[in-house]
Amino acid sequence: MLSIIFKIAMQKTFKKLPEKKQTHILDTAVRVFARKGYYQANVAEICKEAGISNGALYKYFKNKESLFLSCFDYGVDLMNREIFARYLTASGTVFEKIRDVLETTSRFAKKHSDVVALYLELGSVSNNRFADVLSDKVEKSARGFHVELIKDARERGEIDSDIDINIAAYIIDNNLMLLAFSIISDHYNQRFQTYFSSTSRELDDRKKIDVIMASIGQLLKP
Amino acid sequence: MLSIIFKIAMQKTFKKLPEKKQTHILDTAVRVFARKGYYQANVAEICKEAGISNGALYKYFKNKESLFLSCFDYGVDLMNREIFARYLTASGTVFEKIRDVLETTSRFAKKHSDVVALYLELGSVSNNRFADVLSDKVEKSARGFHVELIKDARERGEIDSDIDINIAAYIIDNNLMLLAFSIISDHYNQRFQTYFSSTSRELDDRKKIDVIMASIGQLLKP
Amino acid sequence: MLSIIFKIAMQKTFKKLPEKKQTHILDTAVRVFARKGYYQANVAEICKEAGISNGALYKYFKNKESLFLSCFDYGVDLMNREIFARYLTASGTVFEKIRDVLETTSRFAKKHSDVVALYLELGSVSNNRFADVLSDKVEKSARGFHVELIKDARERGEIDSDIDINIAAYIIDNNLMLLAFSIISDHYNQRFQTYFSSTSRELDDRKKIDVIMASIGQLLKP
Amino acid sequence: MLSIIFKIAMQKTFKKLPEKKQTHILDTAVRVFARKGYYQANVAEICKEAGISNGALYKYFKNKESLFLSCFDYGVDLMNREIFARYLTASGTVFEKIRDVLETTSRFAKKHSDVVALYLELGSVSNNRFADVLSDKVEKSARGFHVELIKDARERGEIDSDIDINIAAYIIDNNLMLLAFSIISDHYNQRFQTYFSSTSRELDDRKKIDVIMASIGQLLKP
DNA sequence: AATGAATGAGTTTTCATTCAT
DNA sequence: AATGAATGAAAACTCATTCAT
Repeated sequence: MLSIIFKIAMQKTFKKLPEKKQTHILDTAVRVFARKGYYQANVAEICKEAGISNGALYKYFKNKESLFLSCFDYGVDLMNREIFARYLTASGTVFEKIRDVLETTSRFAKKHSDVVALYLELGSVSNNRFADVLSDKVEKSARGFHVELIKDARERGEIDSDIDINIAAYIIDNNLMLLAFSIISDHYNQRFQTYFSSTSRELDDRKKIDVIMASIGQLLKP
Repeated sequence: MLSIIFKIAMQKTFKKLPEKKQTHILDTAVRVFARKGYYQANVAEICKEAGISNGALYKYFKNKESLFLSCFDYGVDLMNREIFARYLTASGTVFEKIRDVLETTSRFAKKHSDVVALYLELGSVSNNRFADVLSDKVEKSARGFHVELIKDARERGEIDSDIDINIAAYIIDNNLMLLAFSIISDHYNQRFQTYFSSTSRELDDRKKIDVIMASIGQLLKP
Repeated sequence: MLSIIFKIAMQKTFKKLPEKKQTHILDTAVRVFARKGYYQANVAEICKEAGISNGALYKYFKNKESLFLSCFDYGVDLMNREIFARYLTASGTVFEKIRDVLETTSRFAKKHSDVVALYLELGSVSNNRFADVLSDKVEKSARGFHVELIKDARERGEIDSDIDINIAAYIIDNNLMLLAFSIISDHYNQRFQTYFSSTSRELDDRKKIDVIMASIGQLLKP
Repeated sequence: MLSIIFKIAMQKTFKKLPEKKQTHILDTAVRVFARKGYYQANVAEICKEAGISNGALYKYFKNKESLFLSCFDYGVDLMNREIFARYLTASGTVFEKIRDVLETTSRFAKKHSDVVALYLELGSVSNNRFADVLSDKVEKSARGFHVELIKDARERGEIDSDIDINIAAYIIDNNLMLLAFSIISDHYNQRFQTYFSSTSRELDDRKKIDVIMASIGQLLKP
């Protein structure tokens, strides 16, 4: 189901398109925005790659900003569907579930690096203007999932019963986020390497997850 | 002492300027880059705000990129001087020291929001080209300080002796970074609020630090 | 038919324009390039004189260089059509034919002084970068015509049968070229005057051609 | 002895400099002008290469144009000294003398390619403004030498007595000029190759001279 | 509904020349 | 006399958006 922002940002004409064409256009736009950043992304390039005319795009979206908002919204829906859905299906202890979600995140960040890049882009000060509309939606959704997980685990006695649920949720989310960032951004990857690749060998995603699990374990273990 | 990048990125003519003028130009540039992001920042605007001619800027720096590198480097030096210097002077237990550094970070992020914004900017995918030159420098320096702190605390038995030093250092740095981000970026602030402001009241910096200390305490306590 | 370079240098959008508009734009550009030389010619000025926007020009041609290449190519096609076509239609002895071509060249250089100026421009060392693409095309075409003429004349016994065909062709071309240059370039005109205007009276084109014919006659006569 | 233009174009301050410094500055400027053409040549670059300050140059010469005029004049004096001086010393038949001058020209064009490039530059339409002052001087001087040679040869019966002296002189000069051009300009070299290098092998300077001598022989032989 | 050509303000960078020291 | 920093007007090129067809 499409969210409110999404509905506002795009024009009726867009919603009338065959869903396949809608998805194709959004995928393309997400890709270009991710690769170049909001300001460097070129509307004409998006149109060309999407196989539509410049004029058409401006029938579908009010302007570049609307298109970006729609892309973002589209990406967040995807993230929710692909990552947090694991919380509902994953089985085992809380640690096994977290590892599962981390692995899913890692796969997602590889497959949909563009979506993650968009999310990363949102944090920059020059995009403060977007935060008001977008951040809340993303974070509330994620928080809900984490909190549920922790509560459940605490009831089952898998984790320290003194732990503050919000803190635990926040820490898990931080790790999820920084893992995803480290997969798509050279800077966040470098940062990871600086702390953990003692030799010159590159830390692969598996190792990153091990490190994260160790730190979460340290935190939550009873 | 100015770092290597700094020396390379700026021209001799710049280094010959009175230090006050140098600082003024860099401050201005940092501010504009922070406000607009690298690509959106306008060289002419920087010149105007700094009170120098366009031509002059290009005598001081090879091009926009060099100016940016210099700004970044300038900012990192400032951060190191103002934040990490606290590690050397702060006294008390490891927890008191960390709180001190967090408070310093908070003050720094308010006073030099532009510098932090620049650092945040560095993480975005569209700035991957800068990561190679810049990330290493920043992170290695920070890591050094954290590691020293942890080692010292472990020797004194203030923290769990089983703890992995790198993990501890990484977690402290994450918290420092996200605290600073939450002060300058609407998105990262929102994210903090989502997790911790149960009511509609805004979480102030003091509360943010309390939360962070709680999570670090949980992690390190013996 | 448009030549290869021409096709490469201009964009599809240009070729779709009404032929009249194409010609108008190229004529204008040729004129400005001729007047100012490649580097001194101003893209904005060309646009203004041609009555199109700056943006439009960059839709038609990749950049200034492409525009120049197209202009050059356009000029060469014109030269071939207007000058060398005479070889095919002109009748009489070889000398009559050559005089005819010289006269045509003279008229062409007056009417299309810009095209000749472009050709002259090509020789300068600062335009060496263009020589590789352009020179071959122009010269091969001209040489073909000259050689055909000489061969034909030799068969008919109009000229010395010992004469080297390439030398004869080269000399004819030199004279054609220097005649054209002398019409558009103050320097090459002055040069002509220095050698032939005994009095202070200016040598007119007719006299220049007489002089050239005398020297060619001396060379080819059996 | 310095010519009139030279004296006008340069300031008194320049003439007071040690001759070695004067020569050094002019050599440098000639080199840069030759490499880049008048408009692309960069005054600051000339100063840097010459080891003088920007300010100094503007004490020595009124402006860029004055500097160029002085360079040109300096170059022509060099050409006269090095090339036409051979007419006075060379011995043998007229053909031997001409070959000697061609060889000298070839060597000169290699050693002082910059001077020749300047001369070539003078012909372009965009430099018409210079022709008035400069062309006359160069051509008159050269013509004098050629005419003397022909007259002498005619008296000795080495060449056809019917030949027009001016035509002969002009043709010799054309060949000299085009040989020099073909050595420094890709376009004029290509032109030579088109006519004479039947195979893909490049025509070397020796061969070029042979070709020229053949054509001159054809023309002058009794 | 869809197209895609056209716009023109805005961007980075260069450079001849001046002038305070 | 000499320096070299400073100027600021160009210049090439880009791009979000519009609009006639």
